[in-house]
Amino acid sequence: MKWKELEEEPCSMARTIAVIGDRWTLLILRECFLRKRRFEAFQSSLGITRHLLAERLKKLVRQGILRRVPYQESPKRHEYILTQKGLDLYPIMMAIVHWGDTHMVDERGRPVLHEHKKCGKLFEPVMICSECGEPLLAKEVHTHPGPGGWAASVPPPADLPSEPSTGGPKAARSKTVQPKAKSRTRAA
Amino acid sequence: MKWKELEEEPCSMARTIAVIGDRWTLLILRECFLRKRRFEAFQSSLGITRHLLAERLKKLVRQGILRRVPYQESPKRHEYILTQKGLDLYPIMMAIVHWGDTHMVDERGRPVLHEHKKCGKLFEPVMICSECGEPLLAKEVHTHPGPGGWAASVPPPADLPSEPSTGGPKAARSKTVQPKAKSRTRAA
DNA sequence: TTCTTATGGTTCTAAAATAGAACTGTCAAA
DNA sequence: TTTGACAGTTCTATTTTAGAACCATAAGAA
Repeated sequence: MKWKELEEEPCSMARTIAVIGDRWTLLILRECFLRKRRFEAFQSSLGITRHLLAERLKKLVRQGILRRVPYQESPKRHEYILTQKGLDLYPIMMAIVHWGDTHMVDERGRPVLHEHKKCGKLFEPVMICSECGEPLLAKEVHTHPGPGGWAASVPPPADLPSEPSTGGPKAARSKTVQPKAKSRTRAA
Repeated sequence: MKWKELEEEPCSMARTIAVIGDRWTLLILRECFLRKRRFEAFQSSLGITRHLLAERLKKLVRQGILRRVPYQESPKRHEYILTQKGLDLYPIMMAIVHWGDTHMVDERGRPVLHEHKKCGKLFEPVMICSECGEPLLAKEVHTHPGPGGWAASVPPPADLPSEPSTGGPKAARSKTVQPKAKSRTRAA
């Protein structure tokens, strides 16, 4: 399987991975969400080679995730700004950060805390069902083939591994905050 | 920056990317959530080379994302099963699928639909604030340095690009379903 | 017994991607 | 006239990946 084929697979996950599924691209996007916009800024904060950076930026622009906007004329200079399509990657970024916060922190705790301006509190992102508002669990999701074909996307591990305490990290787990939204039916 | 350094950066995103941030790993995980568990199953459905597959599986086991469990003795055979740490990747997977569903589908529509067993409806995943239950928008999130150090994680693009209709795809956007949970304070 | 198949790898070589460093080009300011 | 900032491009060396063949164990068939 080549990367071009990946983009054409009838699977939303494969297609997304074909676009943002490599380390540098993800890190560049992190910088974008950190409001970095310029070539030099990306290069110096990531330590990516200029060659690769140029290539990745081109790809992100081609894909409509970044826009290349002139910010000065004399020597033509551009900056790279997230489009709406790019901003829509935010849940992916937050999900990645949250997993890292849960499973990859050292004793010192998480590197960054997030505050929700709207409610003023430190929070964790929680993924819920758009229809009933309950938190999504893998085992409670069922997949159906959609109009776009072939069925490979993320479905539920129906017979979920029961995790018989096979010596994984024990401290890391279950720090996840339960959502306490105003008044959704209580999560089980 | 080398990949080993990446794992040590005080950034939950970098650390997560160091573990799952490459194309094959993400695709292998997709298969895991599709309940594939065996070497041959991964290999034949992904078309990954056996060499790389073996390496990636080892890494995922080392990281505690998969467990290698014997399922027969005579010729010793094992299967790879998601641990809780692995199952916790579900929101990342769903976020990736959802972005693909929104931005990477062709005319035929999405390849797979998701049904929430609990409420019986086809849904979309929505990411909300654990504290107030409102959907999370990048611009409404503020970051603070946490105890774990240095501040590089996903914060808000404070001065969000206003997306002045610079010829991106127009059909693709805004298919996102608004959450309609029982009775949270209405999203703006 | 010998052959074939199933499974889960390992070992090669060639091709592709990445790292690292140097170089180009434009303009402004010193 | 030189230096510096910025945004790249070009080059070679190293590392990863692709692709195919090979190895090992055991069951079952001929």
